[in-house]
Amino acid sequence: MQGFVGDHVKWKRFHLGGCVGGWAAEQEVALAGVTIKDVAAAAGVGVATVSRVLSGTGSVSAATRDRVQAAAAALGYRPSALGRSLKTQRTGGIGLIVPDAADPFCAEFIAGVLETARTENCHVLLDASGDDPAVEAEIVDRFAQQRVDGVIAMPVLGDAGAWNGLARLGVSVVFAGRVPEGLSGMPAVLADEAGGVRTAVEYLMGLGHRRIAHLDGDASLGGARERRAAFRSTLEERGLVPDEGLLVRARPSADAAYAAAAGLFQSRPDLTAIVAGGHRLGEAAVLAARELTLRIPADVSVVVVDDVPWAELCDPPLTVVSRPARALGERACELLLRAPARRPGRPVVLPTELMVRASCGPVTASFRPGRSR
Amino acid sequence: MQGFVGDHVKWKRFHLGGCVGGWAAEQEVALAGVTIKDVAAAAGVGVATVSRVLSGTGSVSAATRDRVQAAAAALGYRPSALGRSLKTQRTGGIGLIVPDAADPFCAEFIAGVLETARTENCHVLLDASGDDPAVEAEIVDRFAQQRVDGVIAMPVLGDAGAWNGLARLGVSVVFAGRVPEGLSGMPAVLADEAGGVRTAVEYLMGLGHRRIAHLDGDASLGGARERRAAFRSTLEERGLVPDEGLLVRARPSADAAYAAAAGLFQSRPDLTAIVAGGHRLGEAAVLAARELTLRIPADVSVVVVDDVPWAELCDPPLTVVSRPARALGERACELLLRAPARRPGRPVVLPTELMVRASCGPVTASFRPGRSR
DNA sequence: CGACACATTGGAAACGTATCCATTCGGATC
DNA sequence: GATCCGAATGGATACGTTTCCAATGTGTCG
Repeated sequence: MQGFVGDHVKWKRFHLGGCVGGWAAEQEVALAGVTIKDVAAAAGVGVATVSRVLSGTGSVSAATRDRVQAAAAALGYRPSALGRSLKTQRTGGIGLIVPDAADPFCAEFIAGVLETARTENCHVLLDASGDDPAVEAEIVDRFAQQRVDGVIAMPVLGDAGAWNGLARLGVSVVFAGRVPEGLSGMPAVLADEAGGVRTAVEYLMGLGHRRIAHLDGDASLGGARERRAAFRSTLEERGLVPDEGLLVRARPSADAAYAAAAGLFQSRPDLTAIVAGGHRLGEAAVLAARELTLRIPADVSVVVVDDVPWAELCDPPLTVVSRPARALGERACELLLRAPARRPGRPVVLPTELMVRASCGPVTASFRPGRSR
Repeated sequence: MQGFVGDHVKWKRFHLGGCVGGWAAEQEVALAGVTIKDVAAAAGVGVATVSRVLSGTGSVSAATRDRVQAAAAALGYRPSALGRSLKTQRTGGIGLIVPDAADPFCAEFIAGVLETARTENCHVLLDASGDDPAVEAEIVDRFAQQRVDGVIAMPVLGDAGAWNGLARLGVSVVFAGRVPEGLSGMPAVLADEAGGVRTAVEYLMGLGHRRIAHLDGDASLGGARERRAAFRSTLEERGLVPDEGLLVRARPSADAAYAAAAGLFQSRPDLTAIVAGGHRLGEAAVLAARELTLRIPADVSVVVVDDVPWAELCDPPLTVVSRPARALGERACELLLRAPARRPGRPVVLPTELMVRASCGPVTASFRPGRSR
């Protein structure tokens, strides 16, 4: 690189009208718009050669390689992904759609995707749908225009059209955490919601509970359908008839969750345990119980489906069914990138785990009185 | 659109070797690789006209516009952002760098950025640095290659070079939440850490506390430097001499945080209150206190700088200094997109808020005994 | 010594778009 | 009726890259 500039660089446009004194000493120029042509000119070779050197393909002599690399470094050249992608028809981008980036479950999931994407040399476009199908469709369209190589989504129900369009356009799609009603065939990675609920119910029954409530989301968003079904079948298998008054569904807002939980406790003072689907409903259950001065677990046992980092900070520490959010993200990313072909096989199901802490106890002999007023 | 296909579309490549029977009825074709040229051919106009219609610029007759739009819809045409960006030299992409996407503060921040980006018609590339300068530099480089229009970052200390390189390359940068040591001049949006800590300390002193500990991160990551300074100066202004033994710094891991908190409680049983910087250290303080059977707030008052959704689920509900994570993201995004020019002005500082809950109480007359063993 | 294989290299053509510029055309003004 | 103006339109070019293909040079084998 000694005497390099004088030898090869053609200052066709880096001299920006008159030497501004002093910056000649600055070897690293890095002006905007340094293209492969500039590097080629600087190294005294053709653009094809520069491309070969930088992408490591083809054969180049050692001397040439060095010259090119030196020139690229000196000019601060950064290849434009735009040009490359346009030519190769691959961007290395993966689109990620979540309902809410601030939700702890989603956040952990995102982190998993990012981690795997990094090892696979991909970049991630993130957007949040707010569980609004229209917004989701908008995001899908935007991703399609950006020509992402694939899309990972925790989808909203009901817009099968957009997904099919994406797939037909050649963009592979992987669902995570939940699958829209009509699209069971598509590649997906899910948590074993059913198994988790089953374990939780069996655990509670083992503690002697018989009047167990189930508080979960409405519709089939977020696996609520699976959880509800598993809740019912587990009771039935053990000879209990599900008490419909103990099966409550709440809309996804925080207020609705609290209202549902409080309403449940007040209308059914005889329940001794509750299984809540999702951290939001879990929070609501804990707050409502506290508000009604029900002691956990003395008066009511609580299991939440969805681990959250603060479950052990709660008082008492919450017994939860932990869903592998991070692993979900990792597997979804792997599935997207490694899937040998569009195989319509069964979804990948990741195990959940019952984390026993302190929010469940045996049924107490003493009957607690009904609601005070 | 009636009779449209027969009239104008030239089936030069959509006929894919022999009619596969039946799909001719499917009006929406949407094959991969539908370009502006295909739309032009289908509408019987030139590509320039199609471009004008779709981008809304220039003048086009109503009839032509209709024909073009119909053709685009029929072919399921999605303009390629690659081509457009290459030509216009703008991608509409903004790069977002956070230390950890799963962290609740970061997650809320991300949500803020996404929200504003959506209204500004931008897409967001997200990546996590893990607070590793090398990884961060890698991400910056990747974003630069993707030709993002701007970068928003919660940066790691010590890689001024990468940031300067980015700025010199024409990519504007906005820091959020914290600013690297040597780069105070750059555009940034910060939380008023100092004001928050001051308020917290004054609140505690108003409750009669005098031996107040400060537990925070090491180095200057995440505003710890500002918090520490504010803690000191607030004490001094009120005539107290900061007790160095009560100023503890912990490395960012969860284990280190717990160790630091436990060590503090054990070595200084005389402290009556503690201010923790960041939710992680707040958690650690609560857990350590609980482990050592210190009652909150009877034995020790706790203020955490950093609101977290579960602060009110904790027992007792935590009094915190809430940092406006979401607003931080929104403002950072606005600053990035609306900044009229590279102005080196003062950073934007967003107010924090003391949320009084139940983890602080007056100093009790009874002196609690030293640690039991 | 001729022919052939092989390594090295550069020119040129795409990829899909926006936009400059020239061209055509209808109508209005003088 | 000639001229001019503005609207409408299409061809061509450039954005930055990869890659095919041809051309050159170098070495080996018959």
